[in-house]
Amino acid sequence: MVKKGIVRIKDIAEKAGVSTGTVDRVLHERGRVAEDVKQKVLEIAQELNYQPNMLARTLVNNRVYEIAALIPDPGQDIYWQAPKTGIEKAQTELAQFGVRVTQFIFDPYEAASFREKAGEVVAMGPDAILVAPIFYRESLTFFKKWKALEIPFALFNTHIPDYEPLIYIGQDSYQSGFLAAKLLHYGHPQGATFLVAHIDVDLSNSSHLVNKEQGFFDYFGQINSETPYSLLQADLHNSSSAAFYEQLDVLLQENPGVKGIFVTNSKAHTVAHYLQMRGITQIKVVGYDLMERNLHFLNKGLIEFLINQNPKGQGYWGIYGLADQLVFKKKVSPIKYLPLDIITKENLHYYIEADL
Amino acid sequence: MVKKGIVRIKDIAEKAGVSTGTVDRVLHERGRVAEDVKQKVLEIAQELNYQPNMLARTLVNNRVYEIAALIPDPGQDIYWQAPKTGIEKAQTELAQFGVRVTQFIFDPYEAASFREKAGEVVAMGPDAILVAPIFYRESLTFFKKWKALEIPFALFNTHIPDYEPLIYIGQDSYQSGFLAAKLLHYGHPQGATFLVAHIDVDLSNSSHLVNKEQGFFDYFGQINSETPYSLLQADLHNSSSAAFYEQLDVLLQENPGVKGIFVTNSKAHTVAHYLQMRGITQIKVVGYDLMERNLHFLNKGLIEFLINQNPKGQGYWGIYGLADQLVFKKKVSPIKYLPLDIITKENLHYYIEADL
DNA sequence: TTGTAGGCGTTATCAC
DNA sequence: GTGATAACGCCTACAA
Repeated sequence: MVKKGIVRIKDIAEKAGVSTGTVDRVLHERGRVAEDVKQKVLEIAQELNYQPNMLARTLVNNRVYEIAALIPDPGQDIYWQAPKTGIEKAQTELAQFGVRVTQFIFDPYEAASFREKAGEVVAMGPDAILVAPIFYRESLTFFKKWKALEIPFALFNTHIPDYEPLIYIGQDSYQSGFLAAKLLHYGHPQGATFLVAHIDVDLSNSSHLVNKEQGFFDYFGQINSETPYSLLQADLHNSSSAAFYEQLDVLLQENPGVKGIFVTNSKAHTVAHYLQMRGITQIKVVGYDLMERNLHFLNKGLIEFLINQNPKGQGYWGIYGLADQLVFKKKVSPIKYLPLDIITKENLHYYIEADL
Repeated sequence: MVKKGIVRIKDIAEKAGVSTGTVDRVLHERGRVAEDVKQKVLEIAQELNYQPNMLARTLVNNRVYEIAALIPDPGQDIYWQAPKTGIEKAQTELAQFGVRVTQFIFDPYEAASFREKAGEVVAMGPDAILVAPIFYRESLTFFKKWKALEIPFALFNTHIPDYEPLIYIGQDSYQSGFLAAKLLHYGHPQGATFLVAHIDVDLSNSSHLVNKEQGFFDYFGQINSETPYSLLQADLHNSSSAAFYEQLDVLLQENPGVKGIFVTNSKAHTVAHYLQMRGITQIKVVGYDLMERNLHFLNKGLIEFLINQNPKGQGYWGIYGLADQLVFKKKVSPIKYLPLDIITKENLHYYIEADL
């Protein structure tokens, strides 16, 4: 009550004529308190507007919380470096609160690898799990297990609402496709042909890419335009440059009206590279993610816009959300949609500098 | 060294064969320590990678820090509600760390009001000051005073580098104008006339608006386009709708090629309203800030893009930056440029939902 | 059912 | 110069 005007447990205790231990038991509902005392304490706490001091609470609680991070190997696909960095940033900040993060790295191109590492996670028995569930079918199996074991888990990058994850951190895929469509449309108000390109993916096991495509198509379904827009879809593979070029050559030859390409993952740079090689300048590219190779072509003007998924932030907030739950006992909202940041050459700088 | 693997002062003390008091004196450079002991302690701290526990530090230090927030009245211009909200959010979060924020609200249209409130701030003698220095000349006077009194101050919204503020939080005005130009250019690759509109401002005392205009002009200076772009500038006043409409009528009549309007502050809605009344649809509007009236026209398609200045975040980070300095003794970087968020109807949702 | 003592990591104050 | 010790607010034992 005195300095700072902060109400402490001790203040409540004094006013109620009991000890701090009793107040603590009431506040934490640990039982073993006479009913009338309990009511009195609660009343006074209310009246004094008691707010627990999180600093003191965290300081005294020296439990160690083990969090398992089940994430794809950045060595296989550099995109995954960013979430990994975000996870490690959160890890550093939270170390003094007793949060320990163990990484389990799987091959993003091998479902078997995912199964194996997810098995290791179960064997370890962590207090919570953060996972990028990029394999839909395989993920479901493990979600079921974790649910049975009552291990809370958070998802990032890909949302799979089955089995109710504690948190999802990432973007609304559908809406991001919708946005990409708007950006291409705005640059070509007079009608055009646009291509949706999936590159190096198993579409049947990647629901979020399908959602992006759906959003893209739906955008053009809902505009009322005098002029016509036609839309194409293609599933491309970049294993060899030559074959990749040929696929695009054929596509563009058969559809000379293509004015824009929407790449549904972080591989926009492959298309940009193709356009550069072929000397094509009138096709606008919209893609995802601020990776080195994409930025190169963004700055050269061969990619027009990138939608930032804030992958570093996804990892960071994923760990942080779990810690909020475990350590700080905060209630966390089950979905944290990160903004669909529109990045172009002129505002890029502030996003790569950003802390998260 | 034991549990949690966290290094404490006590661990350093044991390893160095001294007491915690001595280690503390070394770490805080309070002197009264033998040179050889000092070196040894520093060495060990380095080796063990000692990180002070901010919780314990803050807990023990129960000082109250008074921060004065000198901000414009949201009642006069609703734009200022957002920073105010951000300030209050930071205030709530930081209350338990002994941070107290007192607001001093001035009339954004009356320099005299600013002087008066700034005087009250000085009289109060706070530990730090957060200010939106929208009046250039008047601000300088007070910066000088605060500097003499050694009161650290942070700026937001408008950057005035004279007298070295501790922090500036806000955007790069020049670059935001540059970005606005890009957005209009992208929508009209075939050449057009664009108008830069300043609405209801005293341009001579608002350097950041001049910077925006400069960025806009410079963008078109650096593109190499076959087709010509012509640029206009206008200083408009919205005190009466009729007069405002007439100014625009004349402008657009004299310049029938106008295809886009860049409004340099949060008043884009006034232009959108005009366009709606006149039934003009082929002019694209780019403006600033996610205010209710702007959002209305963004959703109707009468404003194409808004650049978000994240005003809530400016207030929030402003207070937080000062607290980092005062309470947590962190070193803070003198400039925190917030990203130039590009907002359009399709990604708006995630920005208004955002926490800050 | 209740009260008390000790400790979390850091800092400030004393006595030596 | 140095080391012990008492706080800060909370929680967990254990004692009563």
